[in-house]
Parts: sequence; structure tokens; C-alpha cells
Amino acid sequence: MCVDVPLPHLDRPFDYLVPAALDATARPGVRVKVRFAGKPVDGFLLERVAESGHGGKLAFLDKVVSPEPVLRPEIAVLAREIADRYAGTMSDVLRLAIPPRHAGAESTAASAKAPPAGAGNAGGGGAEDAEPTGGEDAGGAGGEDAEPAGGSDADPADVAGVGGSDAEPAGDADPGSAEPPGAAATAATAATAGPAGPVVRPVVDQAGWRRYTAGSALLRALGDGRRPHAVWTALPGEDWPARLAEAAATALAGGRGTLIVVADARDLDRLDAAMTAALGGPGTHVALSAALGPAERYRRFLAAARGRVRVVIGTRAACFAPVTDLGLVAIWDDGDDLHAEPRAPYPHARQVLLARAEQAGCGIIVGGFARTAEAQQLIEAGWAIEVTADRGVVRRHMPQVVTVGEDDQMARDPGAVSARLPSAAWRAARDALLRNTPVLIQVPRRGYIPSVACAECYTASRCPHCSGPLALPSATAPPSCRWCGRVAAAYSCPECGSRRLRASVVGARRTAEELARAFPDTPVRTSGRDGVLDRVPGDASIVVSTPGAEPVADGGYGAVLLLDSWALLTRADLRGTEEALRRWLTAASLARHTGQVVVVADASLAVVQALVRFDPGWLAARELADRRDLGFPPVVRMASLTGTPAAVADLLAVAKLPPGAEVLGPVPAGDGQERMLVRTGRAGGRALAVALRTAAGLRSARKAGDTVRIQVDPLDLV
DNA sequence: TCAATCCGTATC
DNA sequence: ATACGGATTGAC
Repeated sequence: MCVDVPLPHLDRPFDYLVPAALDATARPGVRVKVRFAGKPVDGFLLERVAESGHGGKLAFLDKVVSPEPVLRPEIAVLAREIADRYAGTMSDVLRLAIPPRHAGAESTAASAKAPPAGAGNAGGGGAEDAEPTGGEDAGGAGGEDAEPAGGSDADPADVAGVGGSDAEPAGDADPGSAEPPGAAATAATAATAGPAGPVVRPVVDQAGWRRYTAGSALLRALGDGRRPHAVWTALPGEDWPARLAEAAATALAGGRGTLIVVADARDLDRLDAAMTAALGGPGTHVALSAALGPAERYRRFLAAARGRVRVVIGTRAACFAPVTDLGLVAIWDDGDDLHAEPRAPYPHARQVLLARAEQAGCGIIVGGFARTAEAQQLIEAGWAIEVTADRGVVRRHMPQVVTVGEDDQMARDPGAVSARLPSAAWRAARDALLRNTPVLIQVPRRGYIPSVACAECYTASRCPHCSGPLALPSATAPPSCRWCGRVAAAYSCPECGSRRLRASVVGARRTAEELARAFPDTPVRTSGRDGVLDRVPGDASIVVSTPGAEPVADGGYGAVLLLDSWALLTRADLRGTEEALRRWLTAASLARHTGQVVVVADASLAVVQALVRFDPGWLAARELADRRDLGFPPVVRMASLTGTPAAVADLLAVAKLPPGAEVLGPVPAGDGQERMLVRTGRAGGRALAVALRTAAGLRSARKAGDTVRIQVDPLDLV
């Protein structure tokens, strides 16, 4: 069994004797209570075995907390694998994967006591052989050191890192098999439904997917029980929940289940509705999210664990959901930061699903309007096929995108108080409103107090005294520091010497006020952190939104204005441009194709060109190439160690890093802490994670002072 | 010679 | 972590 203790060096199975009285209920996957080092602790029963390899005395199980097998063997394997990849412990991962028990929910959802016999956990199996098809590319046994043939770790993309020469997934996993785009497929009506769950055979409309090269082939593969790996770059304006629902329905028609992960509650609601429509009513699927109460969350989890539903959708924690007999896993908008789990060991939903697709031998769709460098890597490695529309199709579906230089002539309209609304943007908004269509305005951040930068070279303006950020309290007052309060009356830019300043980010509310004055008869709505709108009507109105909070408009927006966009691009970190494009495309995709998108940005920037052409794949390829040059993930594996200087140094001294590992840093991490980075090639990624976990284990075993936070491939690398 | 204490180590 | 054991040290 796996005991729930946080210590890294205890992250391994322990054997216990099963008292006769518990023989019937002590089945693999149940929650149990045992005495461990004298203390009562919780744990999960991994498997029943006749003999123990343990030399010493064995203790008895104290009790079976619930006969419900909440940890399926394949999830145990997955949790082990994720723990290994992220230098964490299996019990940490299980805490993310399995919601807390709620006794009431077990009985209310009752009737079917346990999953049907075929579900596969009878005795001998356990974590050891629960690897249905993963064996194809070698190793696989137990997930312990599943090193695929390339000498890299089990992360699928690594297969590619080896140059695509060996270790290619064989047979039906071959990307080529999903290639031919022609031929009307009838996957939906083929095949028989699986043994468990309601027998639903929806007739899937393929028209939506047929617009993509390899789109109908993707559906066919899902229906035929194969394992297509797809990076799907959605068309502008795409009804992505409908497409994902169709994919799920197709897999279901082929007798297999589906798991789809989205970034936030709003996306989940949309997908939920589309699922209900496509699968024919409630009860065919469940939506898991952190927002649910404990009882409802556990009840829905059980519905999946018991095999009563074959389709699960949810936010990031759902990537561990116990869907039986998987045919498809999917993630939408994998560039969204919310897919990164903030609790140890900080796994990313995309990586979990990739591992899961490998283990379950099922299909995967990594979808979005944008494309991450990680997704691009899957394509370039030959592990995934690109599901995109031809340029001609994209052009037919996309709104017109125009760029407006920052210094182009500003609105001359006397009502337009905004000096930040260039006339082209103003005209686009006015035209859309005249056509009685809504206008979406995306502004990066909210709040009244803007940060300040040089008007010439965009260098952030910092206090000469303390380096704090300067603020412009009002249009007439001189800049002052937001940390120390000193007035910097004689400020000039240290880069270019200019004395002109500009407010770099103007909050949503102020923009909304200015627009309300510019278009006095038009209703203005805002959507942002305190008050997110889901939908707005299709008639004339102005919607001011922060990125990620954009409401869907009935019929689409007549105009989308992307303001203050340079503020997005001056973000220091590596993912700045990728993130900017992702936000722009997400907003621009809400425009009707007859609408207009205006972006206030320098047209010569690659990221702006990518928006103008609606070509995220092109930018992702450049991005990936850049990261290759810089030696950044996902091309290499990177671990971040955060803690007190002494603790970090101690950890590194103890750790037996793999050969070639490169140590970078330290950089101050605030609060008396510092941060070091360890970089290694992808092939050494697993070894690096294991080395760090082992070192952390050694330290915790000899109770060496402060703990060090270990994060593998964190998003916030600078 | 015994007992209180300190490390080191395993935790089924 | 925490409980246990074997070694260690200090006092009778």
C-alpha cells in the first residue's frame, strides 16, 4: 500500500497483513488506515499479494475506510510516473488525484456497489501490470524506471528528442495513419458500445472537423479504437466545445471513454453544455471542478470511478479522473497558466495527459486557438500530427486584422477623450456599433493606477532612489514612487534620456469610462476579475475585458480592439510573446468573420504578424527554435530549487546530478530565499528528477533544516 | 554496573 | 516526523 506521509524517502509501497475480517473489503484501490511508525495514517491499498518481500515483521491493516476502490490501478501507475517526473512523491500526487472522501456521497449515489467484474483489479494485477499498451515503446513495467528505447524518460515528447529515429510509437499510433483527409468516414455508426455504461450511439456530425486537414481522419481514428495524437489549432471563431464534444461522442460510439481538461470554470460550463447537447442529455458525462463542494465533487468522482459515466470533463485536477477504457484525452488551451497545478509536485495538466495517453494507449488532442512551444515540439518530433485548416480556409473564417502603430494619429473626435485610442480603432468600434454589433476591447490589467514607462523606448520607469515602480498619480502631477513615495520630478529615462513618460497599463475601468464618453449612447460592460461575464447579447454594446475574461457574444463581435498590447510584450519572461498571441487570438476568435480586429502594436513584430495571419503555428515554430537556442524547456529539462541559500546549497551538495547537468544561479527569490536552476538534456530529465527527490529524501531523513521547493519545468522561468 | 542520554536509522 | 535501539557517557 501507499501511505500518506509527506516524506520523500518514504515514497515507496509498504506491505501489511490483511485480517480475515477485512479480506472481502480490502481490495486494490480502497482507502485504508494503518499504523505506520506507530502513528495511525491513511493510505491506499495498491494490490493484494500472497507473499511479501519484506524481511521484517508485518503489521495488520487497521481498517478499510471505505470499500470504494477510488484508486484505479492505472491511476496508481500514472501517479507514480508523475511523481517521478516532477521530483515529488506519489502521495502528493494522489492528494491531487483523488478528492477527499465524503461518506454521504457514497450511499446517495448507491445502487451499483462496485464496478463490474471486468474492470480489472482482481488480485494479482495491481500497479504492476496495469499498463495496457504502454509496452509498445518499451519498458513500461510498473512505471518505476520506464525508460523508453531512446534512453530518455517516459515523456512522449522525449521520444522525439532522440531525433525521431527510434522509439516511434508503432502501428496505429503512427501519425501517418491519421493522414488521408478525404473519404467520408462513418466511424460514428461502426463498432459496438462497450460493456459498461449507458449505450449511447450518437450520430456525429463531421462537418466541423472536416474543415481541418486530417480532421475527419482524426474522428475516424477515434471511432475505430486507434490512438491518434493531434495538436489541433482551431479556426478563428471555432465552436471548440462542440468539436470536442463530437470527438468525445465519436470515441464513445467506438466504445471508449473520454477525458477533457479545460482551464477555468467558464470554459468548463461551455464544454458542459456542448457535451449535454452532443451526448444526449445529463447523466452521460460529469464535470469535475474545484469549485464544487466536497460532497458533490466526490459524488461525481464516484460516478466515474464506478464506471457509470464514460466521459469526464473538468479543470486541471480532472486529468487524473478515473475514466475507464479511455479512447481520448484532450486539453483545451494548453497555454493557459491555470493548467499548471500550484500544489506540489506542480504537475502540468498537459504533461499528465500526455503521460496518460501513452499509458492508456489512447488518442490525445492538444487544442487551442494558439499553440504552445510544447505542442509544437510534439509535432516536430513526429509524435503528434498537426490538425489545422488550410490557409484558404483560415482566411475565409478569420476577421480582418489591422495593426495600428502606437504613434499613428490619435482620435480627433472631440468626444474621444482617450489619447490611447487611435483613430483606426475608434473607427472600427464606431462602424461595428453602427451595424448594431458589439465591440470587445481587451485591456491587459485592471486598476486605476498605471505603471509608468518611457514614452520613447518603453523602458519601465523606476525610482532613482529605491528602484520601485513609478506612478503618475494624475495627468498633471509629477511621477512618484509606489514603494518609497518620493517624487521624481526630474526623472529622465536611464536608457534613452527622454523625459516623456507614458502610463503603460491603464486599467479596464478607466478605459471603460473613457469609451463611455466617446460613445455616449452605447451601454458599456466590463468583464474582469471582480465580475466575469459569460455571454453578451449580439447588439450594439461595448465590452471592456481583461484577458481570459472575454465574454462570448451572440453572433460574434463586430470589432475587437486589442489595446495597450505592448504592455503584454514587454513582459520580461520567456513566454511573453507566446502568451500575448494566445490572449490576442482568444479575443480575436470571438469576432465574427465579417468583423474587424484592431491591434495597437508594431506591425513588424513577429507576434503581430502571426496575429494578422492567424498563424500561431508559425510563431510556435519560431518560439521553439528560440528556446532551442537558449536552452530552455521544452527543449531541455529544467528544475528550479527555491529555499534558503544554505538549504539549496546543501541539497545540491547531496544530489548526485546526472552527467552534463548544468547548475545556474543563484538569483534572489525574495524573503531571504534564493533560487537555483539545474538544466539537463531531455534524456536526463528523469534522472534529474529522481536525483533531486533522492537528495530531498536524504535531507528529510536526517532532518536537515529548511526544505527546498523543487519545481520541474516551472512556467515562471525568466 | 546501571541508567539517562544521544545519535542514527527504519518506518511494513 | 517519531519511535526504537545501540552506543555513549556519567555517576554510584
